[in-house]
Amino acid sequence: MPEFKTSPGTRDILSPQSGRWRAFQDVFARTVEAAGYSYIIPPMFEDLDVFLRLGETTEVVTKEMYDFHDKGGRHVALRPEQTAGVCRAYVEHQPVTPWKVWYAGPNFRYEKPQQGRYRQFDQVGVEALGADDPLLDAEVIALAAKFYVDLGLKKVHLSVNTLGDAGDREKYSQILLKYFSAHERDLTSDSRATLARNPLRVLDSKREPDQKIISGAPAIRESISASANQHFDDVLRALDALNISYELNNRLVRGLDYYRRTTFEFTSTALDAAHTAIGGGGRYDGLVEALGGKATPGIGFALGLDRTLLACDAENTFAAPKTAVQIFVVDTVDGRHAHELCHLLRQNGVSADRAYDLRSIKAQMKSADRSAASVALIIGSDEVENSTIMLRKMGSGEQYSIARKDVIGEVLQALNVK
RNA sequence: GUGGGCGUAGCUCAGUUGGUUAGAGCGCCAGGUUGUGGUCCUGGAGGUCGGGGGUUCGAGACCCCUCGUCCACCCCA
Repeated sequence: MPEFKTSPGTRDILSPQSGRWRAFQDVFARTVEAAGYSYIIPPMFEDLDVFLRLGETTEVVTKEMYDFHDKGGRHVALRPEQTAGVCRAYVEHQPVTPWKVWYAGPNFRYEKPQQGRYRQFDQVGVEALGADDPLLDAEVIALAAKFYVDLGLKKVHLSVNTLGDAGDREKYSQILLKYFSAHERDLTSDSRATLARNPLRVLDSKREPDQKIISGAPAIRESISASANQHFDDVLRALDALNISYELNNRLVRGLDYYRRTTFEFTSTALDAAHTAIGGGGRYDGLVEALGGKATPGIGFALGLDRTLLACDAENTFAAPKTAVQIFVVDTVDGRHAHELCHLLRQNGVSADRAYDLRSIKAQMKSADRSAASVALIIGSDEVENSTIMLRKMGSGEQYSIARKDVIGEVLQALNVK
């Protein structure tokens, strides 16, 4: 038993999974940069207050934050998500609008870990600030949908809803409070506690006894402003125009309290556990203002790497990329030939690896096989004596002797032929 | 945070009602082949049975605590 293990909710991502993570981020970058989003790298920790602006009833903030005092006495927190940091950056740098950015990286939440739920978890996402256009809402949603397609996912389900403007949200909260209070006796005790804190979140309950009452709850669209309704209709029409299928879900609330108007969530129907939500987002008009900036509309989404990859597993798509070096050098004389040859090959743009500690030729050949190199260069005493190299094609087993001085040309030729 | 299942080699797991030096497959290393991998054969290394305490003549098996993991709730990605 090793003395040290990773902390709960954290883990080492090793190859080949690590290569898959990188490929995931590469695909994402390609997808969103093709739509004009630029890369932003916000810090992993910020002033605690930055995150507190996400909302007092947001559990992510109130219960799950990794906050601490640094040596200078500053009260800071590891970011639980990245939208707040991006909005803070927007206020700090005042970029020209619309400001469209994307990010990738780890976030931290102190939760009880489960599969698909970690204390350090990676997300990729985009934020678009400074435009109120419903077509932008649709673009952001379309981008996420396209990314899933790019990964090869088919069983992805999109739910959309609107939460109305800030005032609407509050008004609807009151309506819900009144409604649920009237049925309080039939609600689970958990839901009663939630009701006191944040009536909207009761809609999210998965507990069986609550379902009947929830299904009878008044819908939000009946209590939101005409302009918010219009905005939402425009978003839906824009999605229709792009042939993006969605389901209207008037109970889709989402956990971050900053959402206004358009909200959406992607779930994987290939997953059956509690972690089917693989991504989501929405408008957060008001967040920039809460962070001390001028009132600025914003919209974005975030996707969880782990869960999306879990969905990929379930659909048997987006496998980890195969890694292979082109050449493996086997040296049974003293290792220096392999040392120098590898260097020479690498200088010429050919990837090369070798074995160490002068192991037997059999062991070195085994390493060559494992490296997935298509060509092995073998150097023994005969080759050294004649200034030659044995070039072996690993696939066919065909091999021939080449002059050492011609090695680069011969290798390139062998690799081209494959 | 609440409730429950599970923790045996690097990995996947077996271990009869508690009974000698704890097993298999895969992987790893070496040999068979004194210059050749992917197949095959043989051998080897690798385990304080998650940790601590207890019951017992005797615990991997039973009890308690603890840690980890998984599941549900919560929350969310």
